[in-house]
Amino acid sequence: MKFASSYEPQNFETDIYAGWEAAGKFERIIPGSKLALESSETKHKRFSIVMPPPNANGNLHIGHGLTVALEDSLIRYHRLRGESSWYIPGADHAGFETWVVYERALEAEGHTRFEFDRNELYARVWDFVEQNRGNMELQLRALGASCSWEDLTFTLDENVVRRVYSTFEKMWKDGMIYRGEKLVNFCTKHQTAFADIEVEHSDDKGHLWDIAYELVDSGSSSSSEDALLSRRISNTSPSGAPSSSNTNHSEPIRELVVSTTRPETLFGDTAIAVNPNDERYRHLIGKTVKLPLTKREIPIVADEHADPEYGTGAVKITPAHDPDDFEVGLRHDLPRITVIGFDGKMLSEAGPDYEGLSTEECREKVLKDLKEEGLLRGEKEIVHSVSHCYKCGTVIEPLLKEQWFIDTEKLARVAIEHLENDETKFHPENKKKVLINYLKGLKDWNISRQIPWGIAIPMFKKISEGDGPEWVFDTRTNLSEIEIGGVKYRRDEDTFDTWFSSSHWPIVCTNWEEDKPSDYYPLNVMETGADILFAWVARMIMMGLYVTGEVPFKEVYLHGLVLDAHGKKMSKSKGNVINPMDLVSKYGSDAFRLGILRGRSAGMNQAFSENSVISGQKLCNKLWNISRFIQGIVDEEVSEKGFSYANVDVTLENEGSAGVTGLDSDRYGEGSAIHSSESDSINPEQYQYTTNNMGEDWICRELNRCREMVSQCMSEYRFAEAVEVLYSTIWDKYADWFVESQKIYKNTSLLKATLETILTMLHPFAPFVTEAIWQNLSWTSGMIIDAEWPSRLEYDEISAENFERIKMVVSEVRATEVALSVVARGKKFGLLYGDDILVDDNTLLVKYLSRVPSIASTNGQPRGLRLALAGHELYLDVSEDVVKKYRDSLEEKILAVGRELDGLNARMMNPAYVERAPAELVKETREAISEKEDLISRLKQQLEVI
RNA sequence: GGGUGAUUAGCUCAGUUGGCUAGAGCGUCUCGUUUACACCGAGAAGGUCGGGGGUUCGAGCCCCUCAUCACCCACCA
Repeated sequence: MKFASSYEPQNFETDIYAGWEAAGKFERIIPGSKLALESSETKHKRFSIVMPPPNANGNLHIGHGLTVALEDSLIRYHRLRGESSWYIPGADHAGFETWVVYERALEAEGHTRFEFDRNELYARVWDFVEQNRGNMELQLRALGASCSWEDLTFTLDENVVRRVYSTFEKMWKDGMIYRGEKLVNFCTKHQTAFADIEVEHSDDKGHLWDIAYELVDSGSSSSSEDALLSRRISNTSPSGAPSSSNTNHSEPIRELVVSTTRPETLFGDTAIAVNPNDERYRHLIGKTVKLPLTKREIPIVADEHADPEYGTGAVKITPAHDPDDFEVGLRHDLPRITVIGFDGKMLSEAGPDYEGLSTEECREKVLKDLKEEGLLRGEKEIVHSVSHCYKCGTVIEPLLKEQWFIDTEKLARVAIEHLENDETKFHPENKKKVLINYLKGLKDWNISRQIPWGIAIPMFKKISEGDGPEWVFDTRTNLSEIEIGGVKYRRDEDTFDTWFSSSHWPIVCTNWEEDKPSDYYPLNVMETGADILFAWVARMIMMGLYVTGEVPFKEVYLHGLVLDAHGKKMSKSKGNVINPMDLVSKYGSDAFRLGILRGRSAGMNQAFSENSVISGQKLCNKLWNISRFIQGIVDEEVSEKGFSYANVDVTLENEGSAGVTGLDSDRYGEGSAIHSSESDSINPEQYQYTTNNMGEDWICRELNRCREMVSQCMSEYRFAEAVEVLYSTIWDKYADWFVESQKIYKNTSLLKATLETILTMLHPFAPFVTEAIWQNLSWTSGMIIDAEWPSRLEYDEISAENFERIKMVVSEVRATEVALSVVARGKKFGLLYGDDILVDDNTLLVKYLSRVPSIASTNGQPRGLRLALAGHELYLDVSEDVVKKYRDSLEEKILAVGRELDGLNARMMNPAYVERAPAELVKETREAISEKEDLISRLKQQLEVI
């Protein structure tokens, strides 16, 4: 194969992925097969991770792109490390989401859900999902997700349902499930209840109305004092502060004014509450008032819920339509009168004038009628938090409904215990605290949903006479009615909250069973969005512990939201949504992955722009061209020497200097053994290399450092930093210095070894380009996906350090040349060296890298411009008039060095520093001072000469 | 009301036991087609690390405080 002059991802990605998949490279390695061949050290190591299942019939969004970039990098990294790695993909039936989409389609056809029964609807949605399924799986492939497709789990798969039923049954038997009539968050548009966590709150404008409730005259207590008091109460300002005047009216008004934002619910009022410590009202406790617009009488009760500071301090209690009032109702044993139906319309309890009106219409009418009767006493605009359906924005109506609840007390307590015991590590760490805090205040969990698309709740209610419990558990949910011992039962029509089934995800994906626990459970890592910490992570932990007794994962990595380039949330309405697939087809999958990982840290919502993807694209192209160049050298050598690369005798390249030989026998042995028969042709000897010059030792050291840093970063889940290190190593070190220097010294064995090293290290992040190159190189075989993570490269430390010094020399020469070219109109100057062994020994290299036209010894007669380098005697062969023009820059340079020197001196002048700072640091400071002083004095000399 | 995070170069972000001249990508400017790459190379400019105080020989980093922004939870008659 031949390398084109640039990398075109479109030409490779599809075929490469198909190649991996066909070769079974993503499959979990079953202990006893491939792993059995591994050394004992890696034999028992495994790495498992599950994919948060994307919506089966949807498309991937930018968040999925990030998810795959993170998870696939992890899995590929661990696969390269020889661990038995298993990336388990999934697909979500996405109960509510899909249902909303389906119902919309149904409505577009002119139908409604009410035309069909539950079973019919379920079947119809199933078909709908099947028809639309597949996109996201193709998209995951395009992103390079190396997941084990044969293990894909759909959230409605038989084993998932079986597990969910088994947990439900266990909880039912353990008394942790109960049926209760409570206020649930109900969306009247979608006709379903939601858990608290699914409800969105927003600060909305609203009104606070003051409404007068007539006090019922109880005769004996109607003293003048009472009359006076109630008079005063009615005159309180909206803020609740009693007005000081108007106390001498002859006609006392006997009423109690309450403040409310929802006048339409007054038909459901069953009490008025006042604070027991509120002296204004204390004497009224136990009396009754008349509900306006109706004749019904309700009591005045004392309850802490009433805040004397808010409104008038008296609050109407509507237990059937307000969560707080519900609680008050419980405390005072108040009746619950439901006046709003599940369709959001007023019921007959509201009276004939109001029945059938929407809540908004009813509110208007009630206000109008109250006004007419003179009972409306105040209106104030306020901003208050209102619950909305997170899908359609409809105001959530708290409605009484019988639902299945999970008593979360024990689940949360156990979860907290294990979390505090540090059994799961969090990235970022603080999320653990946040989670514990959440669990401590967790309320019982409503798991009933009135959506046909989901797992049917396996509970049947008695509908015939006979002995038997009111509710029985039974898994025959395909039947609407069952008969047990002659008693008929009818299935509850509701389905489970999807989070109830998803909380079993690590258990079901790893095929964990009571009698046969999975080797891959608990998962090594759970990677998901920080936004579903409570909804999903918390529930997986509780359920994992409840079912298996073990935490479901050892570590949690939470990613934040991907924001647009300006740090704003992406949304369709803003039109700033970025489609990951657009970027993949434009720049390539690797570029997208590198781009989205860049500058991203755990748990943070961070901006993302096309620019970072472009920079990823450039890295891929750079790597491609590095490889192209190296392949060129290898080809050249083969044609020159006339024998094939496989027979190269590397000792030929060892030309005298004290080189170091690095051979890692199992580096290419075991790894290639998995490759298939092709690997038989590999002769491990050919990968021996010898370092023959400083640059070669140096790159070995830098690659070792890079490898260690990347390993460290991966073990700490610092993906962005790993990418950063690789980026700078490949570009700034490997390409800019090592490859450049190899244009003079062609060490093919080392070029091959080091190229393979960088390709392998980058492979987890940029799987396609590294594989494309690997398969395009003449000497590699098999696939890089199952190469081995590089091991240490041998090198000579002193030699490597010397190259670092040569780099500094070259950089200074280059910078000075550029600065001079400004005053000398683009002229280039030769380099002269005095007493400088390092440069003397490497004239060819220095000349080449610094691009000077010539390099020569001063022969003891220095001339031209001395370079500002401590420890080196180097000059640029510049005529005096040019040096004079350069004078300003020289003075600037002296000043700059002088400032540095001042700083260092100030430090040494501080006796406490010398005394308390580490000796080594102090020594370094001293050396730096003498170096700088030396430099300054020599630069000054030069200035004097001018 | 409770909690969490953020504030570093024009933009987006790194900066992990406190240590030498605070980094990167993109952008800007100068120069350059040197045989892998113009998706390139060489170089440069640009930061009193949100304000104030403290601890320390030494603070972007630790402590206190204030400010601004974002998010989460609870409440809101």
